Amino acid sequence: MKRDSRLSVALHVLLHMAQQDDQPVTSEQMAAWAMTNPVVIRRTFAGLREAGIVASTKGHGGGWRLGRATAAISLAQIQDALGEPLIALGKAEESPGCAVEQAVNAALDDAVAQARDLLNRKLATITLADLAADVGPMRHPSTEDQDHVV
Amino acid sequence: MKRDSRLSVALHVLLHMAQQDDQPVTSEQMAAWAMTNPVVIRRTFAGLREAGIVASTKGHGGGWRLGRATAAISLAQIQDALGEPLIALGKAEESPGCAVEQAVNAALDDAVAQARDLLNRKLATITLADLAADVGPMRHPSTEDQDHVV
DNA sequence: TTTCATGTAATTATATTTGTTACGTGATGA
DNA sequence: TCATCACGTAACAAATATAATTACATGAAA
Repeated sequence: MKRDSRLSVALHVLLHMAQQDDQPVTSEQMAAWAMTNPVVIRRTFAGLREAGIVASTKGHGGGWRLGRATAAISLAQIQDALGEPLIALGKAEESPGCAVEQAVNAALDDAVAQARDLLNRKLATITLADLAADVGPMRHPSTEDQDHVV
Repeated sequence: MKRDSRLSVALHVLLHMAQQDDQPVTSEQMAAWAMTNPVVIRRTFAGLREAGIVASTKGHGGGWRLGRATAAISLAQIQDALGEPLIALGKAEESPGCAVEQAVNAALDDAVAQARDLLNRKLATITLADLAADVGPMRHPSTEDQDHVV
């Protein structure tokens, strides 16, 4: 693992979920898709649940399913729900009173804010349905998992 | 410490250097400005030296100075010389053969590339001279350091 | 009431970044 | 010449951040 990869993990799993005919999938299944741990999935998807992007049910036969149609879920919403900056400028939090530092931060903040806005607008135009279409003609294996190489 | 803060550290130090009337400053002095270690400075500035943004001389009376006028040094050049992405998308390098993963990466790469381009263009328009102007009327203490609170 | 699956806290592991120590090289000046 | 200064780097240690794991409580279904 390296950087914060929650967004791509979430997208990956969500797209797989979109193929599941609204059948609930367990965090264990989802973890297999993302090659990670079930707890990591539950943790990552907690934010998505709060945002209504997914819903989860406990107990026997429980699991996770999409909260609304794939066409109504944008990448921007997902990113938001994850609480991820995606564009993170590492500023050196050094001397709060230094005028030089303030000028540096102001300039960088401004430039980064614009880039971040552009990215957000771009992500807002892409839905899960769009991505699903890009994946190409996917089968709908009733419940079986294609062992991760779909 | 947190994220990769080399860019803001470099900018901070470079601006201080711009006030030094082309007098060489030692890495120890620079480290004091950035509240870090001289070796960290020498390491960080190695890339800037290769890019001609700064020059260093060894031996007695040696040190670092700007390689060209502040108006000829853009933030984009500095970022480049540091070899820093600044916008890093943490993609989960999982299953290379997974069509879902490929679709996800393609979509994100495209969006991120545009944001990165915008940021680069923005940074290319800002020079050290611009930032120095933003700092406001700065004194020119012959050789003395203002103990970091300029 | 047994089993399944989520919800979370706590802990451990791993990777990245930064800080430190050590020593070599070149340049200056007494 | 030689002592000193300052860079150039490798090697190592420390701090941080992220992810993985363990453990257990809660709720739902069979």
